[in-house]
Amino acid sequence: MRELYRMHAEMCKVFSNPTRLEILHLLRYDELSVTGLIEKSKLSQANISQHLAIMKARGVVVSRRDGKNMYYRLANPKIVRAFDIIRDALIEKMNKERAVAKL
Amino acid sequence: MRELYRMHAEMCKVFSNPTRLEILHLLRYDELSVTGLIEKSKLSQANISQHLAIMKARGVVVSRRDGKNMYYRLANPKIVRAFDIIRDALIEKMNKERAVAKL
DNA sequence: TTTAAATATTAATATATTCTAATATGTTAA
DNA sequence: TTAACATATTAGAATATATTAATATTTAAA
Repeated sequence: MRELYRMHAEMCKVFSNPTRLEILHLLRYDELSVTGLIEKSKLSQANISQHLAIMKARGVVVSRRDGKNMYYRLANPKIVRAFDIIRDALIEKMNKERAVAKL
Repeated sequence: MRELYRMHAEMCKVFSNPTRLEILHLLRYDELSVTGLIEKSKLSQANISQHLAIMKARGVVVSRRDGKNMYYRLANPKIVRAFDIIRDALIEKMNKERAVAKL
């Protein structure tokens, strides 16, 4: 049981970094090559590669090679749903805080 | 935009620690006092208090005092949904890995 | 078969997180 | 108003993470 929480936490660590969230968002609808990610994000090549390696090791993305390029995509569409739910909760929280601030 | 990813990541950090996941799971159906959490988890009082403080600061749990006790509960039911989706993705991944191992 | 392009890895530094132990604060009852 | 119970906070050591710069690897084309 505690082992499951450990693994669950390991998986969630992937989502606990803004750079990785940005990459995941870019992969939301379709696969992209590393070059594509560099272009769309303006992050450094090394940094993107490192984050992709982390996400691949955790099984959150998968890759395929096509010639010189490596294409990455989400391993499981549920990732998008979790992403959206947490973002919704965040936005609800901000709206609530804004409403309180107005009192 | 990048600010939103930063806040989203901050919120996800809450879920990236096994102790906090355990606490969240205990709060899944109902509020609990710190003492209740200590009894059900066997974690140290200081550690639970610290994690509760982190989760409260991030708006993931809310608290109310009743006499000497502080009761904590989830701030938003969506948290449970996100928790479950990620756990499902994790279990699917493990099943897939097990299937591959059997080949 | 060398070169260039695409991607991955390594090393090093800076920063963040976690836990434990000790101590402080707040609340009620004697 | 003091004792005791419940919870919170602080400090410090150990570990983990993120970023940048430099270098290595892989692939395809010249």
